[in-house]
Amino acid sequence: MSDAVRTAEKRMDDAARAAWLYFIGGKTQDEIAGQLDLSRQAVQRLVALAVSEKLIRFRLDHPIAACMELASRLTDRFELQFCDVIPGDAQAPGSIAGVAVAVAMRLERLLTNKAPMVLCVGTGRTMRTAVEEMDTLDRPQHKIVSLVGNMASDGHASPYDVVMRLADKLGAQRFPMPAPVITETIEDREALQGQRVFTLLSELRAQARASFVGVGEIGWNAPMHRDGFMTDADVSALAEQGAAGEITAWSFDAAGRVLQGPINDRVASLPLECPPQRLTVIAGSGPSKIVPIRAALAGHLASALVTDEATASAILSN
Amino acid sequence: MSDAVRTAEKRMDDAARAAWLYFIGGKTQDEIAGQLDLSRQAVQRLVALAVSEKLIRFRLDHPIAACMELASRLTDRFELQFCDVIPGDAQAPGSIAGVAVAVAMRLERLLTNKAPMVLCVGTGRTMRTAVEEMDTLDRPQHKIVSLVGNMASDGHASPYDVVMRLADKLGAQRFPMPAPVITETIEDREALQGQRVFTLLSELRAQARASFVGVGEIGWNAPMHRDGFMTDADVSALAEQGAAGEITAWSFDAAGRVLQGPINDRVASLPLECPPQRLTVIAGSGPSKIVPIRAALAGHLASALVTDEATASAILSN
DNA sequence: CACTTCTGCGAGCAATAGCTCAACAAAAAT
DNA sequence: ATTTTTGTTGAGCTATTGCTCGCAGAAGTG
Repeated sequence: MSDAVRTAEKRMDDAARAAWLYFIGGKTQDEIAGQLDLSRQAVQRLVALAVSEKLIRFRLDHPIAACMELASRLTDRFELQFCDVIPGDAQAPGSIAGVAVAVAMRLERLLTNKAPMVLCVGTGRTMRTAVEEMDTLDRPQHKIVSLVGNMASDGHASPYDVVMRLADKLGAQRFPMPAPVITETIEDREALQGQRVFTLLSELRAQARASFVGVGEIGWNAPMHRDGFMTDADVSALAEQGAAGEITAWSFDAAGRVLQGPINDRVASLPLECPPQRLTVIAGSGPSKIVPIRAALAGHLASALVTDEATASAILSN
Repeated sequence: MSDAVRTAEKRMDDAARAAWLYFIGGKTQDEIAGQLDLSRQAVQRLVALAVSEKLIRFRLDHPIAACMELASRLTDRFELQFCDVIPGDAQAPGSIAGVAVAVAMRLERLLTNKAPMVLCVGTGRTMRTAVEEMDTLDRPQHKIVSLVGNMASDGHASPYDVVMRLADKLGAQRFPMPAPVITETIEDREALQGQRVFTLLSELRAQARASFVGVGEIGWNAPMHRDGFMTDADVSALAEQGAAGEITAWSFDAAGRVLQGPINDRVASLPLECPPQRLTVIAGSGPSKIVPIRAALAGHLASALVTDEATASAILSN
């Protein structure tokens, strides 16, 4: 055995000793320095070494641990500003309740701020439930802006009227989008977007602090289809193009690239920002959301995620 | 489930989250506070809670870990100033080399000090080897004092001449004890102790910074007997009285009480200090030392211990 | 319903840990 | 043998953490 190796081993022994005394023995570095007859700095270096060499390991005995781990990996992998992973609820697997509460908490935290703020919202079951979970809060200074219409082209409205409900909770100013989600024709869309209100919404969005949106899958029985925003033909055409999901009706492929084509050409929602110019939170959980969320994150269509444990795990295991 | 329990659970969740971010995520408490929207102090309390509730556990992946654990338990149990536990050496089990090196390091550390110092030493194989392991060090200002004679009553000397060897290493002043370990009669001992040199040794010991001694078992083939310091009759008598071990020839029982009786009445060594008035290190390892060391520690005959992993473990499992 | 008790909070401050830098020493290269 | 390089050290400084205290709201009590 070489002398260098011996020295290195001795160093590791000392590092292990120092780390033991520090973390397990709960002593200060000064005390350890006295005990091992080293300078305090030497002890600090040994402790740092033990940590960086993984001699000392931290283990968290709590269900939250797995969630934190997943959240951390998602944040790193997709460069997110934050990621909330809700522990899988044994009582109600597949329920969106947990995720909705987490979104509600994020909304409350943000909106508690007294400085006037513009907040954009999408639609969907998760967003709607999240708003219901929120406490009422008196914030008339805020502005709630819809990123997406809530009518089908036949004029009937989706029940997920997120802007209005959220603005009600706050007593805030509301800016719904008086338009279908997807128009009948490209001309219809162009006509709509020529209107004053669209310019206003666009300007408001530019000032917005954050956007909170759901994420949907593309397929039969997907919300977009079930609620009549998309026809059977639309769904088929999108599937053909490799659509992996949609946010505020904008369909994108598995890499998160917004699709070019006859359906997106008729989407009246405010355009997706890629990369996001402000905090952009997507929320969703369940097996059907795995592919859409993964795609949206891969394409940097969002800068934050709220989901549950099972979904988070599945998103990472591709 | 009561509301109080829910709140407590929520608190633990938060504590777990904070602890995860702090220890595993490596973030500062300030960053965590921002992320969880709490004050820094709240985060510090949560982290402390997680530690105190053992939500977060530290594990050291290194052979030293077991030694540190044993050392810590011994230090607590017997109120020691320090305890060095040397990792069990798979190559040389039962060897005293490791322990001797550790004692040598302790001696070097202490004696490196430039301020003049008095150091008392006992005898024995471990002490002798320890001194051999030491580097030479120029410290003529120190004084090395023997706690024990090194002659049998027939006049032949033990080969473990620790004082002289140690003083040689240091160029230090030496104060051997010119006497048998155990005298023939009580009168002999009294005569010896009336001599000027005994008073001097006593005074020196009173000024000593530390004592380093070995610990011996009582029985046939024990060093005291093999080297002729004790007769067969002495050993039998001591065994009868429940002797569990000896330090500088003073025999004590399993509770560490120094025995009263015809053998200790003839011991010429300086008396044991109980409780020790200075750092008093006992060193030893091996199956035969388990009982003597345990007894010595139980009776607070020493304030520090150097031993090996197997012996430490055995001392604790009684 | 008023009052007391108690828990938990944040501010401020003291203690502890981490970082940077200049100096030095050992190893490598010339 | 001398110079260069590389790595290690402790001092000094800054950032981070932990502790104490007074206060405020919740819980309990007469």
